[in-house]
Amino acid sequence: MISQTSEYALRAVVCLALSPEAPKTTADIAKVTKVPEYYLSKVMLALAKTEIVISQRGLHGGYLLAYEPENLSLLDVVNAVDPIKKLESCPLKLETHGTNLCALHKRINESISSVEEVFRETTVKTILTEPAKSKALLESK
Amino acid sequence: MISQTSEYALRAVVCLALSPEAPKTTADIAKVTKVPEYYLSKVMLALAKTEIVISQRGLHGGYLLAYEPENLSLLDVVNAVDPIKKLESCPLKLETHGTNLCALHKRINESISSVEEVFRETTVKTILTEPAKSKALLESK
DNA sequence: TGATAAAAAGACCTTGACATCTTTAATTAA
DNA sequence: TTAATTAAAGATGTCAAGGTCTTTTTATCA
Repeated sequence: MISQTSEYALRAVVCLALSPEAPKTTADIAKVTKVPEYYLSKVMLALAKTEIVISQRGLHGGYLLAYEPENLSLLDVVNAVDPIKKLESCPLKLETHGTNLCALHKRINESISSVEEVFRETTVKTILTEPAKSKALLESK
Repeated sequence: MISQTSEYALRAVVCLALSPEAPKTTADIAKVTKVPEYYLSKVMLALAKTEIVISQRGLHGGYLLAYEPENLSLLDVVNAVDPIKKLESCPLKLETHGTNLCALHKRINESISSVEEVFRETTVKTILTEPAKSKALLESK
């Protein structure tokens, strides 16, 4: 439904939000999030390019979150690495449909919108503070 | 979001529902739905195995819908070819999470549920009868 | 019963997502 | 100013989804 890459990006962002004091390296993040380290570096690159995170090379470098957790939605993160896009026109390219979607494609769009909505409504802060039986990324509740 | 294969299956089922009198061949369906014919045969096989459609070999054979359109939801179709599955346990395999999902994975599950919901609520009949600016699979509204 | 038509089965091929590794550029600090 | 550390860049590998084609089996009908 949501791509593996998006899930990885969400984990990484939550990881950065957990300890905002100092930059975290790819290796640090990979360890906490259990994302394959080399692949994570690609994901972090995408997050840096879209300015969700700030990157710093060299000794004591790493990544910092570019936003306060309450100002960053999960949708922002997902869209940075794997944009959610709705159907804009008939996938069958039917002449008379064009931008007027039929009932089937409207429903498909609705399903996409509903996903978008869940992620739009949720901020990174929510993930950190929402009471739950377990804490995001952390062992031992 | 939803797989290409699922979309193809939905188109095929709608196509069958449009003219329920006689069986339709893969070639017939492919023409109307604009799904690659050879690939469609795989999709139809899955729909036949899950008894969404009834297949008939030989001359004048083809596929028939096994349900009345009002008794078949889009979710039934999607689940037949590419089942929607929620997270059952922590993808990070954190010991203390187990089946108690954290806020992040709960949200991801919510998004999956919301997609499920849209497809569960919609029947094939709805697609056929819902007023819209264009008719599913048909040129000329 | 032979010819034809159709799905089923299964052998490939292609492409993109995911993943790994190496090399280069930037930064820091001794 | 050199060594160490880190992200960026980019080359390469793997695998599953999507796609194509051929052969086999089942059914119909003349």
